[in-house]
Amino acid sequence: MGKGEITRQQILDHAVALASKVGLDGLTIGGLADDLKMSKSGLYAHFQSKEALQLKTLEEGAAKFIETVVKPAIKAPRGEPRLRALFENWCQWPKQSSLQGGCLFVQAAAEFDDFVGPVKDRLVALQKDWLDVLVGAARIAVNEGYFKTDADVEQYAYELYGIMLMYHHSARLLGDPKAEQRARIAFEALLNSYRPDQ
Amino acid sequence: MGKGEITRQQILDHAVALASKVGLDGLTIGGLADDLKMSKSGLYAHFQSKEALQLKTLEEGAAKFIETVVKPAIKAPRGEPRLRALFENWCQWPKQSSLQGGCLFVQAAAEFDDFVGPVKDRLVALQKDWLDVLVGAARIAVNEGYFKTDADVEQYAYELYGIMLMYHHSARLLGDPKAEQRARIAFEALLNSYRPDQ
DNA sequence: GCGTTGACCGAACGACCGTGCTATTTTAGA
DNA sequence: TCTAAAATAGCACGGTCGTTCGGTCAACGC
Repeated sequence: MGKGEITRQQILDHAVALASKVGLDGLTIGGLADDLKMSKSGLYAHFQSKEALQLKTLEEGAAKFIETVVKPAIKAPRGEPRLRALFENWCQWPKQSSLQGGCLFVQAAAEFDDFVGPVKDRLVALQKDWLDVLVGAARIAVNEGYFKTDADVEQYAYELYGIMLMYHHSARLLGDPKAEQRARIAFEALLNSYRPDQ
Repeated sequence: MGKGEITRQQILDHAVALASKVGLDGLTIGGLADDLKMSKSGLYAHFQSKEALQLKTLEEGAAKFIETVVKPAIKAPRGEPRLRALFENWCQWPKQSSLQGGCLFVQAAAEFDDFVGPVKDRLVALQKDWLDVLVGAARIAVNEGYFKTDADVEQYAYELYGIMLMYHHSARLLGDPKAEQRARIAFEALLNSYRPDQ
């Protein structure tokens, strides 16, 4: 791996962290360069446009997310244990050191919902992929008997996502120390409501 | 009311609509002035800074929200009917003509969670006020027997807010046509989980 | 009806943005 | 070690931002 690849990786690492604070659109080449003690043009040369930087940053964030949230959860047993692992890893995700600013995707989601362009398209695709993972895990829970047979697995993913959005909202904007605890309570209630009767 | 007050009101009306698209921070004096066929400086003269414009816009949005969501719901009977009215009005709120861009507060929440300053402070205060309204309505539902006596009313508000955040996220970013329907299903499930046993 | 006040505009400012161009330094292979 | 290539820096551009200032025009009380 040449030197270019290394610095390029350092840039993207920091870009993910910075974008989780200020958003993908709030990312500025100059600010990023200052943080990394590089020149604007030196950094810029690694990407050919800001849009490319945004896309690569998004991709880098998605890779990190899969690595820390999705992949470890797949090792958990199918069904409810895996649902719990997904939830737990998801809760921990915004806390990791490289994301002091909360979740990059939540941040980006609000910024881009009125944009058009490849960055939004990619963001939407990633969000749908993630929802599909949640849906798939819930479907397994149905097949394994943890959820009732007529459970609406997409509704499950929807409600779970809502809990995580409120967790983020409550913890980061409102600074509520109980945010995570409340998310856990909500998750338990969600599981309960999808279990077989009796 | 002098002429100044009238145009000032027109500015704020449009500012709320625009900010619901691009965010409070994404608001630009020039863009606002263009839309209203005014000069930048002419518009600027009504406020003494962009921060003041943001604060007034936030206040205007809050006033509209109270007028269209909170006040009509108070007329509904205490307890579950009022909870339903609050939910229903809340669902309709981002659709009204002056808010083509979705909910101003959801938009602003993501932008300002890492900022410091009076705009964020006011935004947080408004959000807490709104949560308090939801908590109060839930407490009434407890007292009127719609909810079980040991119901955690703050948890109720938390989970309800999560549903609305996901509604917004799903409808605006992902463009899911089922977003509102799913929000309704989630709300019914939420009500059910708080009802007295049997 | 006139004069004062307030509303509004045009132009310009400094700062920062993304983006190119050219030069310089650093890397890596023979 | 020498050299070709890659990586980085310096500088300048056009554009947009918030903000300021001086001037113009219409509104409104006497």
